[in-house]
Amino acid sequence: MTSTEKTSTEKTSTERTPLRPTRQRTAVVEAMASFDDFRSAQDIHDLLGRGATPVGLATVYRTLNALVEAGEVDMLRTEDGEAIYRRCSETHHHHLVCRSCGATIEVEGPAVERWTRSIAAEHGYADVSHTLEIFGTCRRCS
Amino acid sequence: MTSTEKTSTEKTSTERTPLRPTRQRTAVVEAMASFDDFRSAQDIHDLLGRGATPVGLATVYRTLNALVEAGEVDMLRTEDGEAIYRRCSETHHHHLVCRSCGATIEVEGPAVERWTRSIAAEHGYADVSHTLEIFGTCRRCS
DNA sequence: CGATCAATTGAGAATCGTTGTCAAAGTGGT
DNA sequence: ACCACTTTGACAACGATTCTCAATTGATCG
Ligand SMILES: [Zn+2]
Ligand SMILES: [Zn+2]
Ligand SMILES: [Zn+2]
Ligand SMILES: [Zn+2]
Repeated sequence: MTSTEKTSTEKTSTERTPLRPTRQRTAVVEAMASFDDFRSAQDIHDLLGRGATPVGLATVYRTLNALVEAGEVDMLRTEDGEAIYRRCSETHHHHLVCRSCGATIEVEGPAVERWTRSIAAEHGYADVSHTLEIFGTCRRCS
Repeated sequence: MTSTEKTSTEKTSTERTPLRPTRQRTAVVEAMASFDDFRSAQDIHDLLGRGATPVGLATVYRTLNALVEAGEVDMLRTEDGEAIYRRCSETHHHHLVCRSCGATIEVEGPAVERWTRSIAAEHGYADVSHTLEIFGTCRRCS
């Protein structure tokens, strides 16, 4: 605690996680790059288990959460509350997900973004965020 | 309401779900009518526990699920995956929820409805549904 | 009413996704 | 090599939800 300050040019308010590129973290990142749909932490753990670099389940969760925090991965919840993850573009977007095969398309809707902000403002709600997902059956699954 | 449309082709009265109006079921329904924000099953169970008609936790869950199924109650998930419930109007709508006190306002957005449908159609996704919630800090909590 | 029988209830056990614990191993800087 | 700090992972702990199943309730019919 005494000399946690490194050089003078350091963090101000938000304590940034160093996030060292360890073997298991890169393994998770690579795993995330190897598929295109949303998958559970368990799934990803299994995927790694079969590969050449097994990673402990707890570490998978930790890394996934860090990636979500960093905005490199999107997380959403299935109807029954399970968290599922997907590597996504860093800009704000939403998802069109096939209810059957999981095929996912990123979508953007400036009008919706505008609408949510105005609705919130209209009712005096500040610090606004939102969640929006679209589900359907993709062409191949129909 | 979120989720899928239900087929209206039902049998007359022989099979199907009887759904008897028991003491505990009406207790849950009344409890749901007594507040205006989203609450967890546990909260509702506690609420009933303090009242004159305690209802078992399992029954609270069962009844809540039935009500959600019937479209009389909306369920959504907190960031950490917990299910929370609220008695809502039966027409399709979304929610503006205070992240701090839970104060909820039902909102409608025909434009958004149209947009989700067109996006889905554009990509060949059929049988479309969607989820959309807006979170913020209400005036009193700011 | 009183029997009958399926629906319902609830206490506790069982599930299961997720997070916490903590000793051991790894990393970077000196 | 030495040290201080991360990171890891096996496993325990947790919490929300569901399951089990014996006991209770409620509707129906004679
Ligand atoms: Zn995404
Ligand atoms: Zn958006
Ligand atoms: Zn609602
Ligand atoms: Zn809608």
